[in-house]
Amino acid sequence: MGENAAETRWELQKDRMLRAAAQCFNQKGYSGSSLKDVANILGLTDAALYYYVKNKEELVYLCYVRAGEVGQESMDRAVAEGSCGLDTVTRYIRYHVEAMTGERGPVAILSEIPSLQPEHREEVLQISRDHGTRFEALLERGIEDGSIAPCDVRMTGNAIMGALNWVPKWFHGDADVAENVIREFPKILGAGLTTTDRQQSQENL
Amino acid sequence: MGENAAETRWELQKDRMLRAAAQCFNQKGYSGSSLKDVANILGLTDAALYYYVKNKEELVYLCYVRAGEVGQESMDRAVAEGSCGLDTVTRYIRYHVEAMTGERGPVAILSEIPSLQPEHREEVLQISRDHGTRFEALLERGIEDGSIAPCDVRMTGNAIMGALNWVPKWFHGDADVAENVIREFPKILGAGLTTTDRQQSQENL
Amino acid sequence: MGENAAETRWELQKDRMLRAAAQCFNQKGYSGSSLKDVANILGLTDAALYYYVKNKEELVYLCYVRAGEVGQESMDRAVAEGSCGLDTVTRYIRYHVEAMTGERGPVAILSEIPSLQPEHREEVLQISRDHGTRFEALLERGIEDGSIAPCDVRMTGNAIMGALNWVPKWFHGDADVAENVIREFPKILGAGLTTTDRQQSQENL
Amino acid sequence: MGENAAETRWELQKDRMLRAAAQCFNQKGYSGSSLKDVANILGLTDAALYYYVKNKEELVYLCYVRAGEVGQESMDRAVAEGSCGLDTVTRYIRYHVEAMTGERGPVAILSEIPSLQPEHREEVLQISRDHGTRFEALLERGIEDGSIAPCDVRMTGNAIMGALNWVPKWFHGDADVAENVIREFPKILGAGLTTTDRQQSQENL
DNA sequence: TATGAATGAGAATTCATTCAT
DNA sequence: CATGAATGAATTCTCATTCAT
Repeated sequence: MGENAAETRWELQKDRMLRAAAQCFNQKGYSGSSLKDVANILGLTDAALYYYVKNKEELVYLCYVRAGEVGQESMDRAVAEGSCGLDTVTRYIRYHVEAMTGERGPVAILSEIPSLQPEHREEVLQISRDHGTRFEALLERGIEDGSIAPCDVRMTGNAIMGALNWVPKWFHGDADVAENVIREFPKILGAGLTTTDRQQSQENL
Repeated sequence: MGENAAETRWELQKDRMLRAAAQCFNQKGYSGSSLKDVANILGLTDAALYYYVKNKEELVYLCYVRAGEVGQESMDRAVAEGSCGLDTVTRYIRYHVEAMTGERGPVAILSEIPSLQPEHREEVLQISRDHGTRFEALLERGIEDGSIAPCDVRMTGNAIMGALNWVPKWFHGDADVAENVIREFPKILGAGLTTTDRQQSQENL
Repeated sequence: MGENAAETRWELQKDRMLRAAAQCFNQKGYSGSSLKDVANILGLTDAALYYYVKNKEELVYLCYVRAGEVGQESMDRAVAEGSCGLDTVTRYIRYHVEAMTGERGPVAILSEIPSLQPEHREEVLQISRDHGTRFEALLERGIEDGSIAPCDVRMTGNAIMGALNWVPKWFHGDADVAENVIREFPKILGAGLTTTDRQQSQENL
Repeated sequence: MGENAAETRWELQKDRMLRAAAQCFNQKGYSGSSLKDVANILGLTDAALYYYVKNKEELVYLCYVRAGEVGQESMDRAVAEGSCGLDTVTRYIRYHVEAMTGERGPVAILSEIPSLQPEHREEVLQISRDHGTRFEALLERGIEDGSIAPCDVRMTGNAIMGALNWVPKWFHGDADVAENVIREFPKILGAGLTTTDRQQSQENL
């Protein structure tokens, strides 16, 4: 204890590093970002990064783990505070967007998974799958309690997660825009879940 | 019936190449994919690709242009066949998903834009912006004709385009899954647009 | 006989090719010139050159052999027509410059010898050495017959041959310039050979 | 006494590199020399060269700039120490040959200029042209002060510069040979300038 | 004869990584 | 802690060369 209670300088620096890395990776991809790119943001040389991390692969891995944590936190908080299924889903969307566009961001988009080492890849995929499963469970709960209209939960999950995952692609830190996303995304994405008149759109086929 | 009457062998090969490249790029990113990866899919050596393309950058560029064309085609067809604004949006979603998961696919996800040459980057960004603008115009038309509930068109556009852009990340060619996406995505994403009870989700804040 | 008496089309084309090659090689060096460069001048594709030559190395080799022939011809003619040693040297310079800047040109500068195959390299070096030796013999003859002042023939040869070899570096086909070189070079280079007051320049040391 | 007071290790290494490169380029040409060739001389890997230079083109460019500096230094010293025009020219020849065959050598021959980047090419050509112009001015001064016989300065310059430029082609570091060139070249090349009996060689036409 | 299409070898270049300082 | 200097592996790209047509 002790060195863990108070965040050591090392841990603070490492967290700064993960954020810088996430920023690079989101913009130019994992392979497209050099360690020098990441180091430049921090005002260091690339060699210095090895003090915090074993290699580049570990850097992405940690970014992805961190992204998973952020997602879980949003989910946990939504589950803890949400009333019905729909409310929980909507809260999750809000909390997650808040986290991504706020001080916890930038958060790495799960991409270029094949570049990870087998063990890391498996772990990250598991986290991702679990997250998806938990989200689908939320949807099912909503369908059961009647707050969400019956639907293909797998596809609905894919659609909502896609919209969320895409946020870091176009959000670049503007505070006004952040406010908009936080306000609108839960509305927009939540709206589609209650509707019972879905058959209408079907008729257009 | 083919979109090009005089398809030379060269053009056919080049198109095969663009598809193979899109597949690689979607999975491992631009920088993460080597020309050898792309060539292997085609049963060629990497050097052979230079017979069709000046360099790797031109390869992504053409993938992105092609992606833009596919998007425009979906949009054009939707506009031509759609009745009200909502119907047009829904059709666009369906046609676009159909194209991406069907024989025109795989379609490259717009990613790692910074890797493009300045001129190509500008052109691709313009195409992308135009596409977004056109989509938002569709939403506005729907709001005017009453088929779509008033909303923040910018954010709604971002949400829907994000969900669509994310499809190639998890869709890997399974025909059954393709059927599901084509059926469900227009429903799910279209549903949220009609709802007038959006204020409900607002109350949860 | 027959096919040899009258220049066949093949031989004419081959000669055009050697000229085109010499032009490229003089400008961009052997390794710096691609077969495509040479072929472009002739309005052919690179593959077509293999009809006339076994490979690129043979192409330079033949250029060098041709350069040797042109040099020998100038030398032969000078020896045949020259009176004293000085006159022969001066004539050699004139005839050689005439050939290089005239219809026999461009003539390849002997350069990048290490790139030749061992046998070819040896042969070309031999031709070159023989040429140098013959030139030095000319100088010695001039010293003997009194038309040339005693001097270090090796170094004098190096100086004159250097001046001549450098011509293709700055001569690019302008007829007026050609006239000038042909008129001036024999004068300038020949002048230094007669002078008996060389000790003067020595005094400046 | 070194021309640079604060020679860092980096600068020393870079200078060694330029010398090694000049040696390679003179022997096998720019395109004919691989970075590995240059690196081998230094006992390094090719990748290490990129620590000192952005790319291969910059390497030649710097070699050429260095060659220009060496030429200028010889010229400056000759102008500073020379008496009449002829004496200055003769000194220039001596000093330049001394530099090329001495510790400042090897000096890169200006060759394969087309391989340079446009801006570098222009700069190098300018340096080269300026050098030529300065040399011709020297000749004119000599004609004016009567130490040099009237002549076509352009062609005379071409002849002398050609003889000098060719030196690195056949000089490979032998000290005895160096002594000879330094002693003979100023004599041989200077001798032709004083002669007034040039019309004699004219008669041979 | 000449071209289209492809290959394989080599070259330049980048980059993660190491290690002495 | 961090950097300077270097390496080795991988990648892009060029080019001589081949061969069927």
